[in-house]
Amino acid sequence: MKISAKVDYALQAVVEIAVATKKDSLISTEEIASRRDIPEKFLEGILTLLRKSGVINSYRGPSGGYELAKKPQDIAVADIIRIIDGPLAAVRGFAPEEIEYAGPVKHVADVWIATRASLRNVLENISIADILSGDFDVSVSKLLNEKDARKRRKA
Amino acid sequence: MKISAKVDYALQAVVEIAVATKKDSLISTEEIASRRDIPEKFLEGILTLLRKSGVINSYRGPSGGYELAKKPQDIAVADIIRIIDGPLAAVRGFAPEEIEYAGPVKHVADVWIATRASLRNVLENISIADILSGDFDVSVSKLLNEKDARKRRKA
DNA sequence: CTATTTTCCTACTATACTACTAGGAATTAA
DNA sequence: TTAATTCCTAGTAGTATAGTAGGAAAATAG
Repeated sequence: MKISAKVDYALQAVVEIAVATKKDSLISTEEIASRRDIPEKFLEGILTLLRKSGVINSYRGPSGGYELAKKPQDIAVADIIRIIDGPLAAVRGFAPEEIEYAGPVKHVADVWIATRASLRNVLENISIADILSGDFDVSVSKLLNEKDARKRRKA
Repeated sequence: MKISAKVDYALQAVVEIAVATKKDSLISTEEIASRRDIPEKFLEGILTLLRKSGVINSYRGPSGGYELAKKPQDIAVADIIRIIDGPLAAVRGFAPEEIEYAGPVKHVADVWIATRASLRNVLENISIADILSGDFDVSVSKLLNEKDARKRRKA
């Protein structure tokens, strides 16, 4: 269950682009890369994916750069993850319901279904606007306020 | 956010072992492998990890095999994932709170914290006993009964 | 005591993925 | 025309995933 560097970078990049767009300006790859300490050429590839999926628009030439193609409240974290990394939760590369669990292990399917549902509830419910404001949906705030939410679990 | 073959196999194996233990008998690697269609030698490595972590006991020789070392209700899915794959949610290999998100991206940290909290809520709350009975905690049942929980999301 | 069945242990392999890097072509603005 | 930008193709090193192979150690049944 790892969150890749690519997804983390993508999310940070989209937030930086959102900030620029709010000021009616464009932001370049180099600017994002240096602000967020992301390898520039690596970031380039990420921005290409976001553009091809219609999350951002791009303009070339001097004073070119990127802007958001949608309203910040209409871009969910889940969207970005799916664009960059594919499905939110895949078991051995398959969707949970595609695997056959026969006999006593039948309900193992439910474990992965519930896992996916839970990820959806969080990630579909956080938008770029929420990240900008820090003002999250109640369901998300509840998670953040849980005891030890910000602590690593003992092995 | 992929669930590895290893974790999926491990969970299935533990369930099969739980079934055997309930009948006061041992089950061999070969038996599990053939029942659940898991490569035998690959499964061997998985069972070694589970044994070293104290989830199962092993006995050698003819009529040897594995049994659960704990009660099924005391083994959570989260435990198995941590044994096999490491932390439930790691961002670029780090725990969410270890990464510095400065300036406007500050709240990106909260996204990953909430993601981890949400995974914990599901995976700490499903035990092997629950998988055997199919009778899950209310919080988990709620997730399973959500609309489209068993359907893939459109890209 | 021997044959057999099992776990246990070390090592190896092929493939894919992750996280990058390099070089230059196309576009646009000053 | 120059410089700044995105766009496009093609790499590469390292790590992780999903296995395989071969045999040693232990236990049981005969």
